[in-house]
Amino acid sequence: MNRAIALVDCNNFYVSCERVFRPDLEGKPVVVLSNNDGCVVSRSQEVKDLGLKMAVPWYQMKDLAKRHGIIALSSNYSLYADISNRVMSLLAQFSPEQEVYSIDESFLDLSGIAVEHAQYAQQMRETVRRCVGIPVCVGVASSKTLAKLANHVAKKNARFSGVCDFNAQTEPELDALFAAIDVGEVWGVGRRSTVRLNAMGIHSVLDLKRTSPKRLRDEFSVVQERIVEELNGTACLELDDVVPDKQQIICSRSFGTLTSLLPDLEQAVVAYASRAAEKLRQQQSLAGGIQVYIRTNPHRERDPQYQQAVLMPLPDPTDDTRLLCQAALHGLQRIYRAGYAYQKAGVMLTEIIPSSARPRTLFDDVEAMQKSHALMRTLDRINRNMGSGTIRLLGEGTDKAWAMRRGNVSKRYTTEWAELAVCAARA
DNA sequence: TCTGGGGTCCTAGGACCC
DNA sequence: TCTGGGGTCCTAGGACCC
Repeated sequence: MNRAIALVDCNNFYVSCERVFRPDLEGKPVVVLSNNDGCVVSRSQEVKDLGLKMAVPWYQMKDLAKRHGIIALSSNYSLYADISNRVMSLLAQFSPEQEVYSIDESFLDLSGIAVEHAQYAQQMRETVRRCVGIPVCVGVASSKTLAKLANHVAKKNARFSGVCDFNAQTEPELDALFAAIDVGEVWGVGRRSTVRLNAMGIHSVLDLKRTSPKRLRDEFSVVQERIVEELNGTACLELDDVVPDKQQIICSRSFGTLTSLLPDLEQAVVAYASRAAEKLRQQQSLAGGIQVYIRTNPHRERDPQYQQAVLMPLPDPTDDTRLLCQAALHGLQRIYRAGYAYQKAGVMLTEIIPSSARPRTLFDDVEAMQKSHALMRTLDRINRNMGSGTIRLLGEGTDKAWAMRRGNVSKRYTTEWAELAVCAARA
């Protein structure tokens, strides 16, 4: 029997999350903005129909928004993460093997499931809609790349009613579909490759499917070679059902207002390093190095530009917020230059290893390590129970002049007691 | 005035070693 | 005057994804 992989993808995920608690937004043009209310990161169908593109800076769209009454919301990631978890656990019931691919997408292996897949996929849609209120589409095919493409077809063509199963179609039928889709829609083919492929005379998905893998490997790399194999139904990419530990953990933000002051940058770096350390402990890992990064605003071309990063190795791999912050601050002092208007800072934890793999040495101060461990565990517990940021290092500061703007953020309906939705269920 | 954040994988090229 | 070759490891940067 043919392999059958489903890709379930939530429609306009962030917008759909907002609509769960604001049914009045249904049918209206809505966008969700990135941090600092910078760019459009999620658009309702009404907005897509207006031709507004993804990732466009919001300030450039304000006129259009006014004309069409577009409602703009700041992003509320704790809400989206929580809803995502609910969607993913519902989907898990439909297959023994699930890969949660992103906040709004999941692969499911349907190979051994002896039911009609299109109908089964409709059940998934109904279940998620009924239990969580999120609309999803499903693509089914014999490889991950094809499943992504099938999902794309399901989303774009109303006649599929939200589900498209390539395995149920004949080769000529598929080729007809593929001939009508731009090669840039294929998973893994980005803007750069699209230009180069077009120059080679490859414009549609069908063109790509019919190109020799060898030729693509020579012109590009193994990545593109695999894509062609996958388009032809040879699965090269396995389903990853265990979530691998992160190899790097990044925390970075643009500031609400530019700053040239070292104390502001120090506060930001302490805050970001603290957050990164928290994520590190969540996956029970240690970091062997921390990189610090600052930059001015590259879009303000006439301003003097500066950007610098430095990697600070840690003598011993650690997950202790204090040590990581200390190293980060030393790094910051090294790269900071006065006289620039900084727009962004960030930290990146690298050389990450599982806590259990920490090398022991003769010089281990066991008592200090136990103390550190206990302190960090307490810190995490309190912040988890009482709300993120309840306990933090003083170095983060209390005024946070640099903090980001979020003009129109919705409540944390599902993760904060004080903001709990009283009645979220719909008739 | 206002342009996101967090990740992965692959390759090329330099350093280094024998 | 003539100045090797091959392997490995590491890093930076590109491309892509959501």
